Amino acid sequence: MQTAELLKTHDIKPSLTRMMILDYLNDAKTHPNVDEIYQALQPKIPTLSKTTVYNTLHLFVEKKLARSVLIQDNEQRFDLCSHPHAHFQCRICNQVFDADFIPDLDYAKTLSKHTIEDVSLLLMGVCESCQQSEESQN
Amino acid sequence: MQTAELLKTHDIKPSLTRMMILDYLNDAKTHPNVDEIYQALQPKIPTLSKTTVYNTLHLFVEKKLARSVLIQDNEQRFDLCSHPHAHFQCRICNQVFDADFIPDLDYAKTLSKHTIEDVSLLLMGVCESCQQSEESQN
DNA sequence: ACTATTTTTGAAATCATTACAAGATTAAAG
DNA sequence: CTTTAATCTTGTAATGATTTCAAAAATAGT
Repeated sequence: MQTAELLKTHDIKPSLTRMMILDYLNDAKTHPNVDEIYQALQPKIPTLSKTTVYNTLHLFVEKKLARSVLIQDNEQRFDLCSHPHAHFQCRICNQVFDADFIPDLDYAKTLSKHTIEDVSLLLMGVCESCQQSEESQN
Repeated sequence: MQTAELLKTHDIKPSLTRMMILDYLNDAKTHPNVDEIYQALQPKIPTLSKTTVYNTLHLFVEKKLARSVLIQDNEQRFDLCSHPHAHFQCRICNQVFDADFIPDLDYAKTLSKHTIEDVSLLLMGVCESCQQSEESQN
């Protein structure tokens, strides 16, 4: 779907800034944090403010277009609400990758007395490339 | 196991402060944050410093006696590494509960090219008591 | 007791995030 | 086309959790 359309279907007025942030989020595979988004777009939007990036991302989350990714870090990272998936975080390089794995939420619901609406799953360990670096050192 | 013994088996010298923090973590079912631990113990240890609470918790995590709980919040919460379990966080009252559910890690490992060492699962929704409050309002 | 090591402490620094009010832009109405 | 209202964007300042760091206190070893 076009960027503008995608925003409209989520009740968000498609301003230029919002479209560019959405595009960046869509293209970046790195689950960027606020500063990365700001640094990447600031050259193109010289007047961009970090507050705007925060505002926009919070709006996206509120309108369920994006979600914040829970990782071991003291920064918020963001992700588009495309298909449900887990994340993998490397404890060495700290990078975050998508993972094609999703727990059995229906089963979880049968176990809990609370109303489960959403799930967030983080796998942790050593990523492929850090694994190789470690091996080559031995 | 006794508190002191538990610390020793994790290579941690059982100082009084450490034992009290461990005991608190063990008794508290609320997955306390640093400030809660500090407020709870400060009356008993008048000289207690928040830095000590941070130091101690980081030591526990490093020695794999505790782990930080990943939730939607900008505070770190902590949990003893007892049996593996997931957490449930209520989006209304923000409380965190234990959940008896754990994803199939072995299956996840077969899917991933990375080395998975650990997993963190957060379920989100509305807890039992907030659910009832909502219903009684309608 | 004396010395070295470890633990604890408090103050200051850091840094991501939020609050807020004013400026800029866009849309709507006349 | 101009005016007015609503929305979007911006910069500064405040907040608040966490970290840094060096000194003080406690503990262990000789």
